[in-house]
Formats: sequence, C-alpha cells, structure tokens
Amino acid sequence: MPETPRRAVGIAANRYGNRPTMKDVAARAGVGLKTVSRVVNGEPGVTPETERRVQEAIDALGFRRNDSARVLRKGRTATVGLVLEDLADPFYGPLSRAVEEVARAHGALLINGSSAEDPDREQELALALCARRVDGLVVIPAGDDHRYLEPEIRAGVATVFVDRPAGRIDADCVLSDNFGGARAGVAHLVAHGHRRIGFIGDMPRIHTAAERLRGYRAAMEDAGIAVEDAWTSLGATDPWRVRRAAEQMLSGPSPVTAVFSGNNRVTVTVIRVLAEQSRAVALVAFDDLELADLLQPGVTVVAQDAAAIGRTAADRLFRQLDGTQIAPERIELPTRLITRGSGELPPAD
Amino acid sequence: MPETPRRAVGIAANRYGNRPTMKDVAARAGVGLKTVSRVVNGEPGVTPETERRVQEAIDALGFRRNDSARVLRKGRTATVGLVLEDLADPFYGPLSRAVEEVARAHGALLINGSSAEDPDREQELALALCARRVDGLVVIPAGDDHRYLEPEIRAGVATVFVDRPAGRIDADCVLSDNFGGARAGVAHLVAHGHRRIGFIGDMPRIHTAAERLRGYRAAMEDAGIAVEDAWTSLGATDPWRVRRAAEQMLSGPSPVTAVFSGNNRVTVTVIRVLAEQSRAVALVAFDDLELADLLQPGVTVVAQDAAAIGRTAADRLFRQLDGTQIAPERIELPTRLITRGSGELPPAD
DNA sequence: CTGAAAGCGCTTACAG
DNA sequence: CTGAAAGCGCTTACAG
Repeated sequence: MPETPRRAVGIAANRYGNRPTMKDVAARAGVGLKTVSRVVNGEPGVTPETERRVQEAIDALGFRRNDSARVLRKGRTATVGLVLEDLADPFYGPLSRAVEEVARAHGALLINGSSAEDPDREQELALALCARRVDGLVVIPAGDDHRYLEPEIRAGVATVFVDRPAGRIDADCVLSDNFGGARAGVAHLVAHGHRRIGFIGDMPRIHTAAERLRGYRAAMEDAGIAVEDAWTSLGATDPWRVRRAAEQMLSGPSPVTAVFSGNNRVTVTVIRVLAEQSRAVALVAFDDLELADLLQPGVTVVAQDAAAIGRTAADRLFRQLDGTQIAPERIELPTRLITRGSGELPPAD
Repeated sequence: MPETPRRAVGIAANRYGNRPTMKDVAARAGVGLKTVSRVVNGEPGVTPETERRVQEAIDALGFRRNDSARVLRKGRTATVGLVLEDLADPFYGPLSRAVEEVARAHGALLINGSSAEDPDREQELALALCARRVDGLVVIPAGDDHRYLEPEIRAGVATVFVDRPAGRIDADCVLSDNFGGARAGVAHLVAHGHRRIGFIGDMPRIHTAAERLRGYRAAMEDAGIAVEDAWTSLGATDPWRVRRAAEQMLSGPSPVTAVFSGNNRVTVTVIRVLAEQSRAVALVAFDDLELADLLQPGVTVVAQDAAAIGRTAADRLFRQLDGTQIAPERIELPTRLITRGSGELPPAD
C-alpha cells in the first residue's frame, strides 16, 4: 500500500483543498445556512439544542470559516499593510513589531513587504496591498512621488507615511526629529572641542539623509565653523563606499578629528575604520546599535525609538479608520543623545 | 467652505470606500463584464479598439481589481503566512526577509505574525491565517503540540516548521544543527585548555535550548569531563536572570573559566558580566551578533544562517504547493564556528 | 471577438 | 428562533 498522501489531490482538491463550507455543515446538521452562520459567529437567537447539533457538525467536518469570503461581503479585511525598506535591517524589526501589536489590538493582521529601497517596487507592493483591499497602509517611502496612492486614499484606504514624508501628496506622516537630532549630536562634538568634523550619510535623495546633513550644517554654523567640501560625504551605505569616504576625510593635510555618522549602516563601517586609526577620532552616530555600549570606547549615539514610531503611526492609522475626520498631520518624535565615550573624546591634533 | 474630506463618508462609503467595480467599468465602456475582465487580466481575444475603450474607462474611474473577490473564485490566495516569535529579534528579521523574497519570486505576499513565545497565541495566529486561506504556512513553534493544524494540512495548507520541529505531527521542518554546533563550540573551548565550562541557555522546553545543552554535554563527555550541576543554567533570557546565572557560575570555590552562551539574547548579557570580571573568562556564543568582531576581545561564535534557513523553508513550502507529493522531511543546516578571540583565551586559573 | 449565466462562500436584509 | 433569497466582485464554463 502506498503511503498516505499528505493532502488530497485530484479533481476535488482544486479549490482550498476540499474544505467543508457552511452549506456542508448546514446539510449535516439539518439546519439552514444562516443558522450555521449564527453559531460560527456567536450571534444570539439559537436554541442550545440547535447550537449543539451545528457545533457537532462543525467539529466532525473540521469546518473553518473562510474569511476570504466573509471579507468580500463585509467590506473590511481587518488587514493592514506595511511597506518598508528591508525587514532584515535592525531598525525595521522593532518598528514592524510595534505596528503589528497595535493592529492586533484592533483585531487586524499585518502584511509586510520590503521595497529594497526601490521606488518601483514600493509602488508595486503598495498597490498590490490595495488590490487586496487592506484597510490601511503604513509606508516607509522609497520613492519621492506618491501621487499613485491618491485614488486609493480617496477610496478609503487609511494611509500613514513613516520615517520619511510622502512625496507630492498631503498625508499623515510620522518622523524622527532628524534635523534636531543631528544638530544636537554635532553640537556635542563641538562642545568637546572639535572644529573639523566629518559627516558621512546615506544618499542625498533620501529625506532622512538630507535632514541630518542639514542638522550638521546648522550646528556647524551655530559654532561659526565653515564646512569644507572634503568633510561631507553622502552616498550608498555599502561598506566599500563608506570606508573610502571615512579614510579620505581622515587623511590629507587637515584631517577631521571627529565624525558624525548618518545612520546605523554607515556606523558599522565607520567604527571599523576608526579602530584602525593610530590616533583617537571622536564619533557620534545617528541610530543606536546593540552592543554599542560594550565597544571601547562606547559609541555615543543619537537614538531613535523605532517602536514608538511604529506605534504612533499605527495609532494614527486606526484613528483614520475610526472615521474621525482628521486633517493630515506631520508628527515629529524627539531623538535622544546617549553619551558613552566615543563622542566625548577630545580632538587629537 | 469646509476643507475637502480626505475620503468619502456616509452611505456610499460603507464597503471599500466607494470603489468602482468591473460592472461600473463595463457600463462606462459599453461592453460586457467579461470583456473588462479580459482586459484587466491581459487575456487575449480583445480588439485593440475595445481594449482602448475599456482602458479609458478604467483610468477615468480609477478602477483597481479587487483581489479579495478574485481569490474567492480562484481558490488560491497567493499569500503565505509566517508565524514567528518576535519580529524585533535580530534573528527573525533576515529570516522573514528571506521567506518574503522566495514568496515574491512565486508571486505571493507574506503575512507576518509574532507569537511572543506564547503557544496559545501561536495557535490563534496560525488558525487566523488558515481562515484567510493562506496557501502555505511557515511556523516557528512556540508550543509543542501542533495537532491543531492537522485538519488544515489535510485540507491543503502547505506547512513547514522552522527553527524547532513540529510537536506531535509529522511535517517538514528546517533546523540548524543545534546539537552539532554547540558540541563544536564547546569542544573548541576544551581544545584551548578549559575544563570548567559553564552553559547558559534558554528555557529547557524550547527545542533549540535542549539540543544545545545536549551538544554541550556531548562535548564534555567526549573530553572526559564530569559536568557539575552549578555549571549549567537554563531559563528565561531576560538580563536579570542571565546575569545572576553568570555571576553564580563565575564565583564560589571553583568558578568556570569559560562560558558557552546558548543564544543571542543570553550573549548580550553574558558579555556585560564578563566585562566586569577581573580575570579573563573565555566565551563562545551560539548566534552571531553585529559588531561582535569589534568587541575586545572579538566574540567567537557558532553562527546560524537565518536567511538560508528562511530560504530553505520557503523553497520547501512552494515545492509542496507545486503539487509534488513529498514525504515530510527534517532538514538540518550546518552552523559555522567563527573564531575572533574570546573563545581562544586560555583558562585564567 | 464578445458576453450572459452560474457560482466561489460567506453576510445582509427580510420574512415567517 | 429559523431560513430562503439576494448580493459582495470577481472568474469559470459555455454559447453565440
């Protein structure tokens, strides 16, 4: 005898395997379809005896309500979508988890998608989620034009942008205070005696990168320091590019004595390069890192609260879904400077 | 004049806002419903002129196909579910991303859910995903009894367990070689002269924790070392518990000279405790950590490849969905010992 | 090349 | 307390 197949195949298995439906349950229990629906959904108005018969049929048949059909009739999917850059990035894990928790509190599930920082893929993903009629959408923008979402928003899809503002449409967004955080971080270096301070950041078309650079420039101006071209470098965050940028501003006739790192990807490589230097170079980094306090010296950071950002965005999303008419708003969350040693090193001139 | 409402409200907005349907498109274009369906799905057999008219109506109305309805008719949702412990844990981010990439290659979206290590929540989540008729399910078990999934699997839901095997049912699972990895890691410490080696791990009911402890015991037995009770400690991975466990085995009349850490959560705290010790204690840790190579000394680890695990599981899932009849299999992926210094410290007796 | 009818598995609105 | 009919927005199977 051949081994038992792990699931039914053939003609009967085309759709959802061969699952029993409410109709099957009704037939077996000898009741009407609507009565089954009542029992399944815990609606009142069913005799205990009838309920027992229906429940028996449900158990015997292994019936589970098809929410996919339910959704079609009810009009709400109890699903929200999250389009982010890369789930493997340690910043997005906690953010996603926070969105999930809020969704869960509202009885909704979360569909995740990674855009890989590609605007086309962001759009493709967001629209695929809309085609599945998610109730709401949290988007971490990869692109800078979100007019493609206008018809969806008009049709009722709640939408909140996170980490970076929406492009060319008016919509809710939840951001960190990138400008203020960077400014404070650089001011911290200035306060510790640095004047030649480098900035290494992400590609300038990314909003957070631009804002942090702006914060850097503001702090330098506050201190009356003229920024030299060689001190700033924006571009891809791959180790190779960042290493070259760091090495360049650390060499030459008047090298920087301190570096402000624009995000967690950049920081990882900058730390490596600084460890190889013969003299001590100060470092303040945007984004906290696990183990940052255990390095020698500990890494001084401007920390964002990824979970708080996710929570705030999701709260806002469900407020939209409550039907309350609220004007689009830009919510900025504060950052926190955590001093651990690397940012308090004096200039090694 | 009041500000323009951001989306329609009232009677017409109950279901999916007030989106146009194929019927609306058909009416506007003056064609039949099926013709619209043909155009939307790029099926052949439509005059260029007809297609143009339909496309015009689609654009004018802002029509987007309702995949929710499509799914009901087609029987496949092109969605897979992933139930994991906690998306905020750095191990699961890359794993989830890998599953997503494979799903994407098969045209499917991914619904994520965190069980928070709670068996009831795992079951609730997995069954909610089944109710939405996901085509397949990747589950990182929190509980140890998965018989509740039997009817679903029989009904055709492809299922793969990851990181820990399924409980009380026969199903595909993809695991790391926890036993072999831990054994090799501990043997590495033995090879560097240690005999009094501690083990701090997760709760013993968790499969990976039990397997790694087994690996530890095997390595010790291989070396002819009798393990003392005070050397092993399994339990919650919160900093408080781990700190106490570490401090205890590092004190007393015959303290351990080396520690094997059972997972990334444990390691973070163990490193902190070791940094406070006056003498150097060797450390080998299961799971790699970002920046582990930059600590002093670098942390020697037994690394798992989270992305490879996710990829393997997802591949397996879609192989099941291809309809190929395959017997449930247990796939074990190798781990890799990465030496960085902490595991090569000699005993400080 | 085109479209009317039936049906996917539920819920809604209603009548008994 | 119970259930038959209509409908959610699509696709399938078929006929012209």
